[in-house]
Amino acid sequence: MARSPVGNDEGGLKKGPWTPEEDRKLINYIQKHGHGSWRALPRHAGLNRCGKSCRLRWINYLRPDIKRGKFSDEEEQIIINLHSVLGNKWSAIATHLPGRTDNEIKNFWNTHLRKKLLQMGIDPVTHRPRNDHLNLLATLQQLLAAANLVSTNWDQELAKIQLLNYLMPFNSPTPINLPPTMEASMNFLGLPSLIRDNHHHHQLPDQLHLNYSPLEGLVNCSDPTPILGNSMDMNGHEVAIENNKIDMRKFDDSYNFPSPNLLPALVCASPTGQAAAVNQMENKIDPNEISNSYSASTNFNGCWDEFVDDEADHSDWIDVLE
DNA sequence: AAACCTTGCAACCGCGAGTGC
DNA sequence: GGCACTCGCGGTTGCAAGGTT
Repeated sequence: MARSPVGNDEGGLKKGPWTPEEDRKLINYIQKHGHGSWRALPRHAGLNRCGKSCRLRWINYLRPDIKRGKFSDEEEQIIINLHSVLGNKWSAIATHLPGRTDNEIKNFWNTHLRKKLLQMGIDPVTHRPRNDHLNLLATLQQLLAAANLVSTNWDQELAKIQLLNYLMPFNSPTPINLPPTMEASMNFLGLPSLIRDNHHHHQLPDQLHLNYSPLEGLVNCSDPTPILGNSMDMNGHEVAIENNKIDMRKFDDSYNFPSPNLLPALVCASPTGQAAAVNQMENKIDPNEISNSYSASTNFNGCWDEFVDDEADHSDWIDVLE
């Protein structure tokens, strides 16, 4: 899997994939003399390549300490964590992963991790829950997945009300009111209550502990500041965050639930919530896929279909989704 | 089974930083 | 300070392989 030979450039230097013979020459030369000046290396090594190409080949492929093969879960987590702090500083990230090259990490990010985060409803640039139409879909899945998470007697109509309420702000003149406080809302949804300790902290229930920070969803999506200690909540209040505990003292009745900010973090809590209705183009939405994943992973089959069938009432936002 | 589409990734390109004269 | 040169980084390309229609 490589570029096809492009032929010689105007300087007569070869481009394209390296042959085994070229690799052998490069390895032999560097093992004997070190790379020294990359510019001078190809001439000394008998290679009809530019120094840049030699350097790239050595660093990304021929170096003896290169670790090939799939990235482990641990490596994956390290990359995600470092990327949230460093951004696209691939070489800096690579220094924390012995044997991995910046190019390899960059490719892995672009082909796997980026998509994975998108599917989780997380913006791969800011590492925060996405707050756009696409994220809405992830949120829809979360509502369903969250329901599945706790549902022994989950009421389908209630689920649909929640679903509708989340969607309605797009165009509904009469949104359904939700319980005013987050805690009450969780009760309303049948989710386990937050555990309050004697310091007025609330601990997220075990069911909602995630691989990805569950606290991400409780802060302002528009604030790009990484979460390091205190952060702002959705209403602009400072929220103290410490060891997965949230200081709830500043939460007030203006909190609504479900919130577009909270829900994305729930995606990965569900073992079935990973299937996303998001394709590679990021902006195309396939309602059939949504329907299928709902049917497969939730206990309210047909919810979407029923919803779509009732198009007369919801045509505007169905258009938005489609 | 052929055509088309998607995915994975090696390699290229352009640019900026660093260095020496 | 200005210039030339080298190196390293990040973004992008383009093709083979695999998957889907």
